[in-house]
Amino acid sequence: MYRTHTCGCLRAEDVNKTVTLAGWVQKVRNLGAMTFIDLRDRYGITQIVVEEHSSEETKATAAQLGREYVIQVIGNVLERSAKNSKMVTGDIEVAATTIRILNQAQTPPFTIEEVSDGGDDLRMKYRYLDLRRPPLQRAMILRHKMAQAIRTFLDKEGFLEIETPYLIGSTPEGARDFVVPSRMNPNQFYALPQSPQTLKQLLMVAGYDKYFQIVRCFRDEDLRADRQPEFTQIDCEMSFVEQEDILEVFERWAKHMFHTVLGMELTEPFLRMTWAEAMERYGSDKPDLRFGMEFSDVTALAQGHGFSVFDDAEYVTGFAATGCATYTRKQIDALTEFVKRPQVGAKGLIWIRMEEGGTKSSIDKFYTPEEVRAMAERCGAKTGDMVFILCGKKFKALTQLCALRLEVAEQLGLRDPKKFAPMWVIDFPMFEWDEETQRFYAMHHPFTSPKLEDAQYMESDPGRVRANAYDFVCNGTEIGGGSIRIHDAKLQAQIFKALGFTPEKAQAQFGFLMNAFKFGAPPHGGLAFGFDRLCSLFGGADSIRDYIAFPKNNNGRDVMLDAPSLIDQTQLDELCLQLVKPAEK
RNA sequence: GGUGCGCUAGUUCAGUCGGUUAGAAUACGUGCCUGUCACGCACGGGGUCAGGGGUUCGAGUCCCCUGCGCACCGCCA
Repeated sequence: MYRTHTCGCLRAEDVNKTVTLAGWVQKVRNLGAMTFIDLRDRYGITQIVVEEHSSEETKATAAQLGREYVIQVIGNVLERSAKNSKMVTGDIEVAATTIRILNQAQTPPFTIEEVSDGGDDLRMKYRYLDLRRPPLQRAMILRHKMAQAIRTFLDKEGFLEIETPYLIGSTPEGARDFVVPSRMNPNQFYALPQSPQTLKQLLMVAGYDKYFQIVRCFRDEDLRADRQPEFTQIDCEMSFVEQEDILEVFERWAKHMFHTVLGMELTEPFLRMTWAEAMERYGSDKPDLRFGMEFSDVTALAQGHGFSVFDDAEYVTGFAATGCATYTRKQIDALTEFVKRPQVGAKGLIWIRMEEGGTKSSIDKFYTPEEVRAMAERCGAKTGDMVFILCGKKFKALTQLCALRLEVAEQLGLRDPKKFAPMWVIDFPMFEWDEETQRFYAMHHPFTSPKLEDAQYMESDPGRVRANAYDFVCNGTEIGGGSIRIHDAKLQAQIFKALGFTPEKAQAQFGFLMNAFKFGAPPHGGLAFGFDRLCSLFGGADSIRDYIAFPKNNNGRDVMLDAPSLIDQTQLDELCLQLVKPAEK
């Protein structure tokens, strides 16, 4: 037996017990006649002591130990003469009678402690060492607990966890696919699923009316702090349901998660906001509702006073930054620079300072003090606030102001990771116009059903058609989304037509689904949550990488495995593949 | 595809206006030390200043190219 206890479990009541521990040497403190060893496993740290009167052999072994040596210690639990209140095991120590080196270790490239001295890149290369650190262990444990909580809830609700294949066919719509060449079918490729969307719909046709899966999905797009090429979805689908049924189940599910994982009781119903409202009030389809600073339309008040910047704009919108009247010229200039950065793209920033005696603004030459005050008050500004106004094309101005709102909130410390503001955004538009390719794309995906009352605009004004689609949003992040699907082959064909598919192309790519719909498809719908994002939300981190055991770096590389990499010529030959120099691409 | 920031000891970083032998902390090694827990003290080893090119009497420092990393925009139905 390698151990009788873990390194985190011994307490004062265990004094006088003879125990065997095994773990990694975190640190050795040699004081001459006596040596202290911090022994670590994933349960904690226990101090081992080697004393003057210990056997010569034990002392000799202790002298050989280095960081991260794997050792086994047999010894007696003692009450410490000098207790350490910072450690849960700080009242005791284990006096070693025998130390056995189970494995030696090279000096690690960074310190494996609560706070490491290593940089991101290095820690990623030696991820298995970084994972020994308590913060990473807490992240892995959180993820495990969440997965358990998900399964417990959905199982109780009657959902079945059914696996779907990873090797499926490619569909060029949407994100780029990762493809896998087929040896047995030369020149043909599988694709890894971007999501099991069509497969779960087929499960509905098959009669499994409540399905879920915690499933890996793959998208060959550029990475971000919250985007990995392979990520995990909590994928759910239900039959014989309307939007309301789905929102009801998954609102209870979300509350269950907050309760079990964070111990938070959310009793109020989640706020619901239409997409149009979210855009006008927050300039985003995923508003951060942890704080106010809502937008107001001041177009009517701003125009017609000879200020051409506003007069020439389609839309003028602003918000009151709470308590920011004290901002200095330098701070305002910095925010102006912020909105003028190419990533935001505004031309300039108008401000109104709400002081005790009156207003002061960057547009005082063009408006009377009453007119300025009217605009500020329309934005809900009070004395002590600073109003920021942007103008331009409606949705451009709104999204630019959204970037500013989040920046100001960040500076004011309002984006508190311990606070949660969950909500539903509903009534998304069905289609999104793409300037580049001059065609409509499905905003959610092409299996989403349109709202019945908007179906009349399908041909004449597709941009006006709303979908039965909804997102679960928390703290400015899209955590999940879904829709009521189309279950009618004819309607599905009509949507493909609106998206510019020829009947032949639609048949070639999605024939399997439309054919299935001819065999008695039930009304159905569902949604999927980003599991990694949910973990980082609950864990209070910005990056999902901390919650993935072996993540990819910014360039989609696994620096630990050094993947992707070249393959043998034999493998290439078997797959009928030929390499091309990058320059010839 | 694009923008910004970064790359100096095992690690995290400093390095002034371009000027002698590139520093600190930590880690590592050796010695001393009986209550440490960020142990302490002393000594020691450790550098392709990311790579290449250029400017200059002289480049870690200035310029150009390439690579790598991080964040973001595009992209992510």
